[in-house]
Amino acid sequence: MSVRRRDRQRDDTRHDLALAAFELATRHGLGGVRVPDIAAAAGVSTRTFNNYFASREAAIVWPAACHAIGVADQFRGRPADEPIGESLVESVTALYGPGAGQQLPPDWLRRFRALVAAEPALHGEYLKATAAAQEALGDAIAERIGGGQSGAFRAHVIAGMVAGAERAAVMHWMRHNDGTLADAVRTAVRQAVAGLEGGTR
Amino acid sequence: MSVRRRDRQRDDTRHDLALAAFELATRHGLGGVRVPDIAAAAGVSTRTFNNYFASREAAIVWPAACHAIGVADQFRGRPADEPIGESLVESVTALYGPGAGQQLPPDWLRRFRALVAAEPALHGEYLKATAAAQEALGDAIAERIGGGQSGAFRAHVIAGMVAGAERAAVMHWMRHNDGTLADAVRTAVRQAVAGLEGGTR
DNA sequence: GCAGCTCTTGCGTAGTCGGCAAGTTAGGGC
DNA sequence: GCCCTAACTTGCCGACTACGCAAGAGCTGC
Repeated sequence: MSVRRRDRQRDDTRHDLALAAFELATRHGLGGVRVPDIAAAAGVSTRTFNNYFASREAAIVWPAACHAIGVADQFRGRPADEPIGESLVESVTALYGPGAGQQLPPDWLRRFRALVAAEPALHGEYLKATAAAQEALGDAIAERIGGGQSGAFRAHVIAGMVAGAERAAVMHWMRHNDGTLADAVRTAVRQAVAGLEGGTR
Repeated sequence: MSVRRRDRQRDDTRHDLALAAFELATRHGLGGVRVPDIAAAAGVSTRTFNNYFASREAAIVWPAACHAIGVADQFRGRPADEPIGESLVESVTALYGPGAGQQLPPDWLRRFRALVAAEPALHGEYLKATAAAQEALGDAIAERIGGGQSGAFRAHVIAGMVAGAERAAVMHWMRHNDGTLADAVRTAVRQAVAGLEGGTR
């Protein structure tokens, strides 16, 4: 417990900065927020902000990046004998269900999506976050199916398919707000994994 | 001929800037290149550079963005009665074959990939380019399969799967340089479309 | 309590982005 | 052929950002 105290404070600071950046951006638009504003809202100096994040965009997206990385963990937590497609569907949709964002404000996910949709300057950072998550998921799948380098290749392609389908679902949902996001994602991922049911090799 | 002259000069300038940015970045690393260097190499002022591109990164990635958008065009050029999976495989791999980069230097694609792999600061811009291409491909697929809004949803999910698989193949190829990039991409896209052969609905 | 961290902060610098207003050039109407 | 208009380029300028550096503050472990 002793070693962690410092780390926890560090994480708290990062968390505060990220949330402050997000709140300010939703309120005033990304262009209406300056780094000093964010730093002040989190109670640190601008220099400290830059110690944690390279840009406003990175700060805003950071919680989403952490969130997205969770897919791989979810997948590793599924039973190993479950069909891989089902594992993937459940792993992805778990992040869109209630209670997925633990220490984040309620309704954060929805507001975050809206912000990203409204601010093209966030797209790049957001895509980087999802790409990292896809990479992690690919590794997790590779662990499950094995098969050396060619297995890893297959695994990462599957991860790419799933991530791509998820992205498409989110984009579609952001445009036409019909139904819940979780349902759209579930449908999309089901469609993506339809071709590999049964044959993991 | 009259209306276009101006536009052509404009395009030439943009092209020169993009290529200069790319060459300088490969030579000195992204961090070793300043905007004035690029502008000077293209024979314009720094202010003009900023009229064309919002950042060095955007300039470097711009040819790749144009290139990637071509997938949708390729797809539209395929016979309408061809199985959709086959159309997709051919559309994507066509961009990796010889002669794909018309007015770009030979070996550009390979060097571009290497640069992006080496410079994380380019990832965001690059992903934005591929996302735009994915969007365009989704629209093209939607035109083919029809089916109103739910058809469009399916179409964009398919585009996401294909784009994700392609991305995974490129990443894999960048790490372990085995075989040709075109082959890796072909294999990956084949895998992605395996589940939807025959059933476009 | 003390020695050694790490984190924070202020300062200074180099560089980027974009508005604005002049100067320049191409294209079209007559 | 001539001029007018619109588009493009450019220099100047200010606001902002990113980051190196060094001093200071607060934990942590002994």
